[in-house]
Amino acid sequence: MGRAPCCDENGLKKGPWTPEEDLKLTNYIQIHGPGNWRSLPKNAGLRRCGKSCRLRWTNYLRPDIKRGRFSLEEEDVIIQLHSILGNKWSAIAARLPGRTDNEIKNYWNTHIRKRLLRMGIDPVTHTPRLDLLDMSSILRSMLGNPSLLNMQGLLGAQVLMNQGLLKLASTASLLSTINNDENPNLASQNFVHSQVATTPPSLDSTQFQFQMPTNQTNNVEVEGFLGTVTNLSCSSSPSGDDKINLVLQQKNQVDLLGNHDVLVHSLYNAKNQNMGCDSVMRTPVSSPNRLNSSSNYVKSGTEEERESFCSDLFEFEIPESLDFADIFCNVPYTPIN
DNA sequence: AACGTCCTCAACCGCTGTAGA
DNA sequence: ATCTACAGCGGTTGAGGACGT
Repeated sequence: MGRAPCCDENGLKKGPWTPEEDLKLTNYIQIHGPGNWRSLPKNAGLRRCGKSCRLRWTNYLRPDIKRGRFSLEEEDVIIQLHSILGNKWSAIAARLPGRTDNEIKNYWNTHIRKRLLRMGIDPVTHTPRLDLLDMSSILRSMLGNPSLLNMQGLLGAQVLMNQGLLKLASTASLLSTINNDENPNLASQNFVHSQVATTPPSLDSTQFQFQMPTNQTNNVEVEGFLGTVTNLSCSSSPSGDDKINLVLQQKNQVDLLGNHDVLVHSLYNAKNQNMGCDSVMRTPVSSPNRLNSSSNYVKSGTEEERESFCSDLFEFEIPESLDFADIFCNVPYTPIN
């Protein structure tokens, strides 16, 4: 006998709940408590299926539900937990008192996901999008100072490394380029070192796993990045709960999105210091509210400001004279040993 | 004011996991 | 071991409000 759909009975109402229905449901649950959803609507005098009643209660009528906009704090937690748990909305909701999985899911899909996309961050992997970032950084590195980046090594590494590391490497190379183009004394290179090196190994070990033979681990030749590669590849892999706890504990120190934001911050500072990356960034500098001075995060007063800044960041121009075929087709592949 | 488009979010749908018979 | 009922989960939908023309 197959399972009968819970809502196919005649006369059962669907759609938005009326205040009267809410009242009936609330009154019934206050007296009898939640549960036994199958029989609840009949006993409560509701022409709804049990599933609809349960959803209405858990997502809307429950007294401990917190309504209203998500705070920045909550938003941070959602992003960090999502980077670990993925679309496990109920698990995320369990760590956000007063918020329902449905609410978090909606907020993710309508706000956070879009913002991450505009920032050039893949909302699934929580890493910079290769299609937006890597090309700009690689090209910039090559155009600005071809000797800076060992392209042959990088292309060789691309075969061996997963995308996440390559993205970080390209980001590092971009910063190195900015740094070396006009002001080699500034500390962006070290900054990248410290930021990557201090990334908690707990965040998501899968993002940093190499697919390379063990004897090649130390030979990713991206200037300013070499030293930290080994650290990441050797990181331990805590259990899921340990990861969550670690991330929450370290929330105010360094987090995954924070790293992206810090990178953005660094790029923004570099821009303000006339470090010669105009073709990479056309970020307007007039807004006094671009960065919160007390935070590493690019979290200015309004969502719009945050989004516009981050979307501007990845605008770049490709010189017409650049011949992609020449660059990418004539580089012989040599495995790194 | 009227219309069209976009955005938000409550609610639904379909599936999975699990307990109990 | 199998079947059934039920709760819960994640994905999707669509009504209605906001906004732009």
